[in-house]
Amino acid sequence: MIKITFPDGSVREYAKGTTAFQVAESISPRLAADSLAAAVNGATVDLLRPIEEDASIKFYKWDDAEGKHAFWHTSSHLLAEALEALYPGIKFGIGPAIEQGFYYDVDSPSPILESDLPKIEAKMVELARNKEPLVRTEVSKAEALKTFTEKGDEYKCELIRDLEDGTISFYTNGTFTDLCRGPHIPNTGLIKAIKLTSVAGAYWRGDEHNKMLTRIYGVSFPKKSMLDEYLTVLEEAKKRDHRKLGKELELFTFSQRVGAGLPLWLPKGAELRDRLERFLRKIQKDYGYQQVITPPIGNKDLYVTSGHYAKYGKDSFQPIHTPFEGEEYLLKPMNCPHHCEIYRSKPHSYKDLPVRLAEFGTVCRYEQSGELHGLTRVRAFTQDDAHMFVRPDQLLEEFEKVIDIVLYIFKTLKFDKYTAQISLRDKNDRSKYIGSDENWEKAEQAIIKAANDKGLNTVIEYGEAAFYGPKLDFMVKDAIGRSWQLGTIQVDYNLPERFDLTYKGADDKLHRPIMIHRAPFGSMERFVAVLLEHTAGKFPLWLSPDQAVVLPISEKFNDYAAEVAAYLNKHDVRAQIDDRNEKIGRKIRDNELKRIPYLLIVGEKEAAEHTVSVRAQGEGDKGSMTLDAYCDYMHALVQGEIGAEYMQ
RNA sequence: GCCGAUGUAGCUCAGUUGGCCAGAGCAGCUGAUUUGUAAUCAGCUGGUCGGGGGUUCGAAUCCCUCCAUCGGCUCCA
Repeated sequence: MIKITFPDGSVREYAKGTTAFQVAESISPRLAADSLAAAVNGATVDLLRPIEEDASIKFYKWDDAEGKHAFWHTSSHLLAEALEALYPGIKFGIGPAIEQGFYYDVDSPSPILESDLPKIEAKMVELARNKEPLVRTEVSKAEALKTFTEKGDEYKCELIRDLEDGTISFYTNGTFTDLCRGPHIPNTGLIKAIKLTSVAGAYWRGDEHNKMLTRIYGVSFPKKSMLDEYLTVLEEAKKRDHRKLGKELELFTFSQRVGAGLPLWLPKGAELRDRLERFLRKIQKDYGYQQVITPPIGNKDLYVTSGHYAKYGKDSFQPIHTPFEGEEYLLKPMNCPHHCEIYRSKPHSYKDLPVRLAEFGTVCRYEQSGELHGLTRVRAFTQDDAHMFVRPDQLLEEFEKVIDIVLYIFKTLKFDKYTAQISLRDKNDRSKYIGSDENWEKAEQAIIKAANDKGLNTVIEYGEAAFYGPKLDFMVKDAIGRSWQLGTIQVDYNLPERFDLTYKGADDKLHRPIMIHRAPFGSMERFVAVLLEHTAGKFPLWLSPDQAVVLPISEKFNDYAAEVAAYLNKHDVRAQIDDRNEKIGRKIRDNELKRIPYLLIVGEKEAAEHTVSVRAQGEGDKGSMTLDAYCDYMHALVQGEIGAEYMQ
């Protein structure tokens, strides 16, 4: 007999070799039905794995990440089984569970198109009905290789060669056997709803020099209603797509003639962006930043000096040659080298530091054509950039001040859920990085301490640092739960060295400042995109390009409407008039769809009483107000949203 | 850049296997209507069917090529 300990501390005895599933059944049929995998002594295993000795046990259900993972992983085996049945001779790469579903990479003798997905889905459903168990067999490396060599599956053979003998297992569902370490759900019958979402190319092992395989993505659920819910969320995400909203709200556009990835900001978009810039500029002024302006191009030597050319030269727009002087210029791919030269333009004393140089600097990077995406990935964009030149003893404090700015911005724009990622060096490969070990160590410790001091919820990623220094990136969750990377703060020991930046210390000797790069928004383009998707186009009042539209009931009241609009604009409420010859219902509908925060309806009554009838976006009629009362109301709202200190 | 898909009016989309002058709704313009909280009615304008080349008596439709967009991969200073 063996003793099994449950999460509540209770202990029961079972025969040796009892499976986790049988243990669950002994507790309740319900538990057995809901469980997808189990943790035995902390290791996630199949429910069908026999337990051979005393152990603690915990059951994973759908709501546990481990449960979902086993479910989707099993779904990818089901997908593979269906594919093998439909496409004889197909070869398999890998088929893991991912954050939202699963995929399988395959090398198919005949192409698999998006239009084939329903057929594959139907086959999966058919196979799932057989309730095939996932049967585990442990095999030797030689056996494993033999099996897949006979099958002609070179990708699996390659994977097996990298595995250690004695750790290899197969899983079989129906006619399909896969190299797999598990864990899986007990049988495919638990998979009740399947949706194959897309087919795409993917390099074998993620290396662009390898063959490109076909990747089939899907999601699956234990209940049909969950799939419906998932599809509803997808619909919602589609509605919020910043590319669609940007077009509908006339914020920005692209032109094939101007070029791919080169956004054109329309008047309303420019207004919005300008407001964001003014907001940040004001905060930065409070924190002692100085605005600078640098040109859109720079001599290639500048970037050779900075080291960027060696590393990113081929990802820049290629050098512009001047035929007479024989010089080469680059479209500015980053602002830092320019700011270094500004720092160098005069000698500095330790008393001057920190020097904080800020610029909304437009940079150009030649992103691969396939990478371009709306406003989130473009070839010309404006960084809300700043560089701080600090003494070593100021590094920590300065870093923490930047975190304060970022958090203030998140709070103001209602990004309530965020985490921070600390990116450090790859411990095993230090050749990728510039700078001394000692300096890196100091910078990494400073970032970790600053993040802790500010109580950030952080994860540490090794190998994700920039080549010149470690960094702290902020990830926010938007209103429908998707994660976006926004602000970034980076320590740099490299550029001060390369540009030979110095300051005179109290000891009358020259010292090297440390540089901090930071961009709380990341870039204006990306930030506006994220803000659009976060708010679904319903911007906070202070950012909204139009805060109110005056709607006359009929043309008779156009004059009064114009008077109202003029009054509001004079009192800092941004108002337009909709004096089209349309019925009031029509005007309301059109302006609601444009996400105008307030609609002010004026007719005979309002003109006589000198009032407006206020209708709030998405809320409906709020009754009538005098013009002064409405202005006061708007000012109070706006002040509450951004804090009175940052009102213009 | 790579794999796959797509590109028809300002926008959203129809246009069977190649065959009269390429269609609709919305937007725009003109007129009627003078409107009270999410679409008033009528008429009109608007397209080198992404660009270029080819096949054909004939191409939005078939082929080649370039461009752009979409879903991924790789990349992201």
